[in-house]
Amino acid sequence: MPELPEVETIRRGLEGYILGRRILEVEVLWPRTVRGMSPEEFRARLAGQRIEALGRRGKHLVIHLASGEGLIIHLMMSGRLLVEEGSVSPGKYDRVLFHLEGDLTLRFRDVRKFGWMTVVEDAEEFLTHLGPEPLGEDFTAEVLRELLNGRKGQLKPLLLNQHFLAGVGNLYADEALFLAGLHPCRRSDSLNGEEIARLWQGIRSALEAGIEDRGSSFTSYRDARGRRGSHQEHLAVYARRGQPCPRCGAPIARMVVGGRGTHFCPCCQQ
DNA sequence: CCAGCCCCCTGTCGGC
DNA sequence: TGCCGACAGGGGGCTG
Repeated sequence: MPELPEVETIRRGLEGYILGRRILEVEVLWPRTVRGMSPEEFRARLAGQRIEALGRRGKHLVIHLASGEGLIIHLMMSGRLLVEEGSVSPGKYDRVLFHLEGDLTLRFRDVRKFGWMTVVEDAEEFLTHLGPEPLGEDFTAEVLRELLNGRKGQLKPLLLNQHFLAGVGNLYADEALFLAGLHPCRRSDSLNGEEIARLWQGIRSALEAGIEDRGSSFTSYRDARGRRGSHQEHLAVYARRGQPCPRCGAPIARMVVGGRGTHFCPCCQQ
C-alpha cells in the first residue's frame, strides 16, 4: 500500500538509475494499466524520450520527459517499480516494461492490476485536483485550519481524501491521528487551535518518520531495488490491534471508519 | 458537502 | 485437504 513515504522512497531510489537515460522501448503487457490513450500511442509517445527529472505529487510519481510531457504513474495498492540490469523476461505480474539505454529495465509489477499510468502534456495541470503537499513549505498549520473550516465529516475519511490533502493513506492517517491524540471519528470542524496544531504536526511527523525508515513493508511494498522498508516495525497503532499503546499501555482498538479499517488508542485519542 | 454503496482485482485466510 | 466466501485497499463513479 504505497502512500507518500513509499512513493518518495521509490522516487529517490529510481533517480540514481534512470535520470538522464533514454527510454528505448515500452512493452505494455496489460493494456488497461495505460489510461487515456491506447497502448500503441503510449509506446509511441515514450519511445526515444530522455528522462529529465523525477517528481512526486501526493502518491503519484511524475517522470518528466525531454519533450516537456510527463509520465504519471500511480501504484495504487500493489504496484512496484523495479530497476533491473539487463533485459528481463516478463513475469506473471508484470504489466509494463520500460527498456532503457544503458542495459536497464524498469519493471512495473502489479498483482492486483489497480495501478495505472499515462502520458500528459502538463503534469502539474493534470494533478491540480489534488490537495496540498503535506510536507511542502506552503502547508502550514494555518492552511490546515482554513481547509478544516466548514468540513462536517469525520477526521479519518477527510485525511484520506486526496482533494483535501495529497499523499496520506490508511496507514499514515491512523499514525497521524495517534500522534495528534485525536479520535478518528472527531468532526473535522470541532478542533480548537491547539488540536489543529497537533494534527498538523502529527501528519508531518508520521510521514517524515515513514520516509526516514524507507517506507512500511507489510506484504506488497518494495523500493526500486526490491528492498523492504522498516517502518512497519515502528508503528504506534496501525495493524497493532490488541497490543499496548506506546503512550498509555491500553490495548489498541480497531474499528471501521468510512469503510476503512482504523486503528487507534481509545484512551489517548479523544 | 457527505455518507454509503459498487466496482475494479487477486492473494490470503478462516470456516466448514 | 479442498472448496468457498469474506476481506483488504485507493480511488472513481454513482445515488440519496
